[in-house]
Amino acid sequence: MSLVAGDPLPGLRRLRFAPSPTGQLHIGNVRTALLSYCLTGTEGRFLIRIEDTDRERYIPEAVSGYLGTLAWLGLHWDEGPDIGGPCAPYTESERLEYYAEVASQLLDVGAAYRCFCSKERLEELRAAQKAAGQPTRYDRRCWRMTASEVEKEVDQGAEQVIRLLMPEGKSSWKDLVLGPQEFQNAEIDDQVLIKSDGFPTYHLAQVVDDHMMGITHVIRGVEWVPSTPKHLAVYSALGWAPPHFAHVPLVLGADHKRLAKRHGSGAVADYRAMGYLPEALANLIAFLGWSPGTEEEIFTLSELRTRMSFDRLQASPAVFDQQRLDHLNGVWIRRIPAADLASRLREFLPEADDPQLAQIAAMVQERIHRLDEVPDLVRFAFANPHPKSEELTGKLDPHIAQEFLERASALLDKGTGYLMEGLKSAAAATAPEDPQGAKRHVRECMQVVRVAITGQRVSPPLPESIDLIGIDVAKARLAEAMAVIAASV
RNA sequence: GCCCGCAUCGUCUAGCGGUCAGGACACCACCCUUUCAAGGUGGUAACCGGGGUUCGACUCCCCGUGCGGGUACCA
Repeated sequence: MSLVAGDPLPGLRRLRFAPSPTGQLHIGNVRTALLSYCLTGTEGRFLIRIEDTDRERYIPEAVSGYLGTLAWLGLHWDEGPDIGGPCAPYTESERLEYYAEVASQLLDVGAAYRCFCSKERLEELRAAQKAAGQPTRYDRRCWRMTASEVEKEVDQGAEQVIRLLMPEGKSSWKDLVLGPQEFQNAEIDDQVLIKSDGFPTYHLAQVVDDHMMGITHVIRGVEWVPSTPKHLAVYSALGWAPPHFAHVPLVLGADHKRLAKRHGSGAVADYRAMGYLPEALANLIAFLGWSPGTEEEIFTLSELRTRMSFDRLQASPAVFDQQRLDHLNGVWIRRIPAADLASRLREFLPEADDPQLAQIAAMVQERIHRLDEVPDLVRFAFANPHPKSEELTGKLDPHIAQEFLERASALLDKGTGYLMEGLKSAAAATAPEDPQGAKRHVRECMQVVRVAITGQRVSPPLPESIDLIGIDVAKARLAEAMAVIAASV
């Protein structure tokens, strides 16, 4: 086995997204993934790695869900657990031997030590330190054990972990987002690298894998800033060159708290179900902490990939605004071809056939913000609405409504082409003198027909709606409406 | 408690010593209009506070405040 850095394409950027399969991909995760994907650029390689080293929180089904979400967003990867690649395997639980090997190297050079302390002792230690107002850190008791004492413990099969011996001095790096960072190593705990179950912690696995996979830039959330010195210590002890680090700020909810489940649906899969387009979501997420520096605001993923750069990444946290997402989604719905919209509508309208989908797409494209608005908007096409008399007439005199419906039915004999003009002049003929009243009267008349046809006061335009259900059905609905009104007079 | 970071309209942001502090979402008004949208025009709305540095600070420095992150055999 070799621990040489995998760098199959020297000089090119290699970025990774390395989620932990513990649930569902949330906006925050996906933001990191999107930034990594975009900052990989068109020349580099983007890879996915599964960090499944926490066996207690591990959810096996999560992996395929993650990959599905990433693919839906269009974040295509060049190497990953499903497609393999030169640095396979891309799942950490399958790379245990590497971590064990590195851990023993660290032990050999004295950069790490075995620790046999029980969890109870560690808890007591922490509690005491906290009570004394001290930072909570491991007291290195096991580090002071002699070789023979350690040997004895090992021989007895005592439960052990391997801890990093945090070196003296300072750790510093030039963060691509936050700028120069410096920490006093004395303030940093001796991190556990190998847990008692033999699995590595993130801190070891991540360093080993990023090195072996030739990762050039690590993009992660700011919650990792305080542990970066630990990672730097491991790189240094092994004589490995660390990658560039870019710590991006958290995504916040409307209450300015870290975006989480309590904000409703933070899971990306839920946004898909609500009828948001991946284009819109990616567009919005990209602007959380980044902007092109111009007044452009609509970008495709591939445009983002060519335009995005580290130096325009912002260090301040951003609030995820669903109203803005609604707007952007409307923009994107209007931007894609109607045929494309039709096929995306399919999962929201399983009862519609392809020709219907095409008609529906054309008539809703300009008026929706989310795909899930469509079923309500076109419900009339799949079920007879049977509106009640008062819903039909509204504020209109029933006799006038009646007459108007009759007129509409007659006009339909000639198709829907001249329907609106005919209706308008018919309505105008019975309108009162004053201009305001006339306007209202015409509107009310039109509404009678709309309700008769669709059962709704808000619907897509009438001619298209009628074309969707067919003239015969429309005429039947008009006849029914007239009968309903007649019965109630 | 200790360590670290952040701070421009309600929100996303532009700004990188001299601007009427720009754009977008949302909101309001008007126009267009068969409803709802879309579109058009206009409007309300911001540099957290205090000290410096400077001829001049939203921009640079310090302090305060607020918000956030970390402080695990979780990532």
